[in-house]
Amino acid sequence: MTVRTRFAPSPTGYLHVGGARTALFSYLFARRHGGQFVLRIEDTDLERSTEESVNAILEGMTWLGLEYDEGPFYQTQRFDRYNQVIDELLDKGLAYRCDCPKERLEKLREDQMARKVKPRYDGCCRTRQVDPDKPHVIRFKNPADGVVVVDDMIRGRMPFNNAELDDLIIRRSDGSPTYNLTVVVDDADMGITHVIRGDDHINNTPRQINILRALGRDVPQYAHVPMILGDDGARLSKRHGAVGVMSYRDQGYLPEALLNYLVRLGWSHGDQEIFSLEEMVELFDIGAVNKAASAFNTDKLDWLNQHYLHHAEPSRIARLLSPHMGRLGIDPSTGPELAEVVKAQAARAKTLAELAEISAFCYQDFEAFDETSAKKHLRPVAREALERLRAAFEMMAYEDWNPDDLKRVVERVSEELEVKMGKVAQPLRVAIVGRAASPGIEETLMLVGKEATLRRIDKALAYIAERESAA
RNA sequence: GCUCCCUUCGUCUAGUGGUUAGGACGUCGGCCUCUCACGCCGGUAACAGGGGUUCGAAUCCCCUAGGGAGCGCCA
Repeated sequence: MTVRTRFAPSPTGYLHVGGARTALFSYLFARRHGGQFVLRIEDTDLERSTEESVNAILEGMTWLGLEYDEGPFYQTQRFDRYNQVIDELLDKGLAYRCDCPKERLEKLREDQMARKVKPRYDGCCRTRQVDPDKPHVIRFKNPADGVVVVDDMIRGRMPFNNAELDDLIIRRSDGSPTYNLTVVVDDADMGITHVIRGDDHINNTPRQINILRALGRDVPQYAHVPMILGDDGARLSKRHGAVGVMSYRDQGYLPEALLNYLVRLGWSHGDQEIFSLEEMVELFDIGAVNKAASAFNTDKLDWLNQHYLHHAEPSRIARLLSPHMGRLGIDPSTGPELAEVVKAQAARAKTLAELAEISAFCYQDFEAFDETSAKKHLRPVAREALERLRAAFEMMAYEDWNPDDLKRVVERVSEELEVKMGKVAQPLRVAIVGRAASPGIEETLMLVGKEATLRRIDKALAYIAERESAA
């Protein structure tokens, strides 16, 4: 039997990290076992489902690179099938019509709460003959006694007493099918062998198994993965900032970093932290997934993102960096090759956005010197060094503007002045970058270029002169 | 309220009866060094609590506490 898994989001918002991880686990499980991964859009809630959400989910899946073999299937296109199944259940006496008014249900619920018992439908209409032409819903006739066992790949055996379960509605009064019916029909029809989903569905599972049995269909294997919490340990929500997968892209995270972060949330393989998608496919084991919820930790995501930024192909990072440069009003074609900038800077940034910020100096003059850096390095004692550097740089031909020669110039000046490299390189760095942090001084000079270097040294010299006269 | 699920450093986790309870992020200290990063080395820090079972429990059982989910004509 070929393994078939599915990811079945409801399009009522963007693809959030919790959903993305569930999708990843489903994807990995299918790939691991040489099976197929299906995408199904559960859009039966006509009120809340939107096309934008569908697109956002599709976009998120594509960005993450979670390719599905079939779908997207839309439940709204399968209403005939659901109705066929419901009618079948009705004919076989496994479901029944119910016209209990809302008021009665509410009162029932209140009474039960008052009596401290679990609120549930009392099966009032099971034995009544409800007029099919009057408004009504269809309820599934859940077995009254016995035990349903959910054998979960992550949690093990979870027995539920049927007595705890009530007769749930499978068709609304407007004729539309409900969730618990549609998942079951779809999973069965689509040949889903392993249902991997959030653990908020645990309580639905026994009911779904009962429907499956009533239908005479195979019960899939289940795996309920724990939730993802926010940094503060509370349930992930809008107030935790970015929860939508696409907002991570916008902030400059790499999909492989997010995927790597997500796979380690709840799952591990010994002490290994870095996993390529290929390795995940090879090593993933759904049975090894943790049972407890885990908190989303942006610091660790940042670390992974920096790692991937650092080790990825510079040309690819350059391509991804380009729009972030654009946001800063920079056209990368007006300066050094972006890939060269990436090579020099990638280890220094946690995100593409940060990479763009710290690289802006390669393309445009900065507004002002960073105050602390200037105070520390652009002092009168540095004037001599900057003047010598300027003179030396000015004399260099454009063809000689290379790392080795540039480094030699800086070294020579420090030797002439009999001071340490730092006394020369730091003022120079602040002069041409605007602040005290940048790649190696010769690399930095390469990126800035001769013209801007001279221009900015002049600016630094003017700054020092101003300080001197003010003193 | 009822049913179900969960509980190892701040965070992600390893651990399946015998370990100095390991790794990673963060944090702190150091090395490297022209700066910042990267990298490397080292420190800090955990078995929720209480009972059992056992020669021996993070590991097995029970209780308590805490957290979460579900109890919809939402999915």
